Amino acid sequence: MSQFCDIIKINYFCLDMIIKTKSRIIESAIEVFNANYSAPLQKVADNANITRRTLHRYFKDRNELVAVCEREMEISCKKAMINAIDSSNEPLVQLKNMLIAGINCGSKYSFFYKLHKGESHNHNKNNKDCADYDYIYQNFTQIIRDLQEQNIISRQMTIGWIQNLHAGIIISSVSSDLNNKETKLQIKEFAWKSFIKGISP
Amino acid sequence: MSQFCDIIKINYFCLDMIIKTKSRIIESAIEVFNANYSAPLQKVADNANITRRTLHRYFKDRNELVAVCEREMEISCKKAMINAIDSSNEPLVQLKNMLIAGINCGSKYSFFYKLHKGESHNHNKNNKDCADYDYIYQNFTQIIRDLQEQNIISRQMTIGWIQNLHAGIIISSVSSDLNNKETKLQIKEFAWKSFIKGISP
DNA sequence: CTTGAGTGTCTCAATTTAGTGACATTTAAC
DNA sequence: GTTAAATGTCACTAAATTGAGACACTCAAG
Repeated sequence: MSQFCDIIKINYFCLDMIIKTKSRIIESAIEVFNANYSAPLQKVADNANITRRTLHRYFKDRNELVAVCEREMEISCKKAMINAIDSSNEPLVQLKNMLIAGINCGSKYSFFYKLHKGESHNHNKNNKDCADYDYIYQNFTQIIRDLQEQNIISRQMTIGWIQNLHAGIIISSVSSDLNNKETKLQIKEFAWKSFIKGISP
Repeated sequence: MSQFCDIIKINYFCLDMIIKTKSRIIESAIEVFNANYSAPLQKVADNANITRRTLHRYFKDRNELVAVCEREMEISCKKAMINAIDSSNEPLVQLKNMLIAGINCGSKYSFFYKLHKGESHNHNKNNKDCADYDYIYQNFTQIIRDLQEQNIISRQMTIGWIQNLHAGIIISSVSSDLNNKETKLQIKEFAWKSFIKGISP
């Protein structure tokens, strides 16, 4: 039995290491590919502080890495957005939390949004990812409509523009994190203020 | 003499063709590289509706193409921004025109901004491009300060954030052009409204 | 201090991308 | 329809990137 436990322990240890390195590679890859989709894998490896050889031990090839990154982005962005939606019944609170959630997701959200909005992406309702994206978007739309009826948001602005602004402010907040003096908390406050005032009547 | 005129004519014709194709390649490259900095030249060629062979007739190698793209961006973005600044003495008008100018520059401005703000870019005052960028930024800063004193813009927000928002709204307006129903004119109106309200006190 | 999983180093073959030469095709001007 | 410049097609080499094998090194657990 003790031997069995050892195996378990070792396996847990190994699993832990694997997940640790593997997820570091994924996070790194999302960052790098978000900034430069065709960046060489060496850059991903450098960014993750491992060698390219190690990267190839975890991922069969570039396609697999990209696919796993997309999965990771889909899962964590959706989760964050759905949490934000579920966080309240108040549309204004929901909207704010969706913005904050996007900023917290960082380059994951930037990449996620680009993927679903990009020219090369052909949207397909039968694709689960697209369906989930639509679900979030429908919620977003409903929140905006509610707030427009309450006269908290301008009725002149289209949903398309508001969504565009929402994502645009998230993306620029994320990239600003790197080179500005403002704290992350300050950025989030500014982002929310600018967004909600920007679409007010 | 008639022969001489012929040569002139032919040369003008050739020059015209060369500029036409060359500038089409440059515009195409700016678009493609803005979306994906390491994209293969085949994509640039496809986007410009020429073959890769023709592209290589105009540009010695990738580095030269990239350098020319940067030159083009520097020149036309600066020109557009300086025109906007010179367009009026009213800070509010100047600010609006800078936003519109950015949107009109399209992916040129997106790329231009990324270049000067990117992590890899080490800013150097002795570099003319950086100096020119600083000049525009100083003007922008002065305009914001003026409007803050007039209480038209929130004094709580930092210049850094306001600049970030300005560029962010331009960039998302540019990328939204492609897949939304709104007309370009509408987008510009929305962009300006969202921006100025977003930074109001 | 041995063991083994994870990682690094060095190496090499396969694939993709970059760049060029030779020649055919298009195009507008004459 | 001839001409000359611009572009396209095809073929090729060079360079960069990718992916994997073989073996050494590290480091924590026993």
